Amino acid sequence: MTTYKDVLQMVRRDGVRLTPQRLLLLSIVANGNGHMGVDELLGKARESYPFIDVSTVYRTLHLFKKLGVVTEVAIGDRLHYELTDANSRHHHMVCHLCDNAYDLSPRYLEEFSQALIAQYGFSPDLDHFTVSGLCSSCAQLEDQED
Amino acid sequence: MTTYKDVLQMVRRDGVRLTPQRLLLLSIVANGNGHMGVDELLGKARESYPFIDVSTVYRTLHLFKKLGVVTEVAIGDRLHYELTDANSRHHHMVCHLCDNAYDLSPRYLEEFSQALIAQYGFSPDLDHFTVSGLCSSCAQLEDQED
DNA sequence: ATTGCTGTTGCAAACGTTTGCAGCTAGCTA
DNA sequence: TAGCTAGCTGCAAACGTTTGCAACAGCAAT
Repeated sequence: MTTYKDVLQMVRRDGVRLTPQRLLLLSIVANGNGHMGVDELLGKARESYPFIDVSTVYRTLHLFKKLGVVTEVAIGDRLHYELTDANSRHHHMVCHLCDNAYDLSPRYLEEFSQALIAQYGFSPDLDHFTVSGLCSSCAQLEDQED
Repeated sequence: MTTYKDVLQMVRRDGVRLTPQRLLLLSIVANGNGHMGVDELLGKARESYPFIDVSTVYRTLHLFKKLGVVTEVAIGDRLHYELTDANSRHHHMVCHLCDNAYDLSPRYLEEFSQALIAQYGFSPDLDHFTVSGLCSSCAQLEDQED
């Protein structure tokens, strides 16, 4: 588990400043369970500090992403964010019907990734890897309708 | 190769109408080589019919996609479209540096796809599958800089 | 504590995309 | 051929996201 202090150190690199807005957003992402959308983040942030702007939220999330503090997850056609968990790295499967995101162990991507490198010299960026498809619950519901 | 007539039949299903705008866009996608962005499509369309609106282009592309006439490719953070080629189905690898899209044979996805179904009951939607990463040319350029 | 430099903020305007709506038209029906 | 109706279009306004800019503030040096 990444500690709060670790994260603060990550943020402070290269002259990046620890502003109240960034600390606030960081605590919201850290305390929320699972990935959160931008409007959700903005809403929660405004409970503590009503003057915060949407653009600040977007800029902060992009910064956190670049620093590796948060991970981006594409849900539907919108991006969500969650705290990066260094010890249990995983990817996501997002159902295009119910928009639920399921964790996917990196194990299943190893072979695929190696094949691409060997065959095409193309190194997939697995940090931002998401598979969309149909989850088992939605598949069952679809079956029942027929 | 899908013939022009086949496509017209595909479009005509379910009371969907063949309007001049749709025929125009279809011919542009069919004659352009490779995937095209929305602004590119709009520009070319306006050469023949200057009154066409952006929203018509978007709506038409979404329709064509639903009908299986075109395939969506995510390039950078924008969507591109190409004629669906039923006989040589393939996916894409997009380089996040040069934004080039490379064809990826479905062969490499088979095993990965099977594993997801077996393990999680999750059926990946491979029709819209794109891997982002670093292509070999950009990797070489990066090496030279160090 | 004060200063100064540089990174950051909120605002407003712009971007690309989507949507509601009134008028238009493709294509069926007679 | 003319008329009908459901589907389509262009317009304009809205959405979510990004960007330029002037004012502000973190933080290192004094």
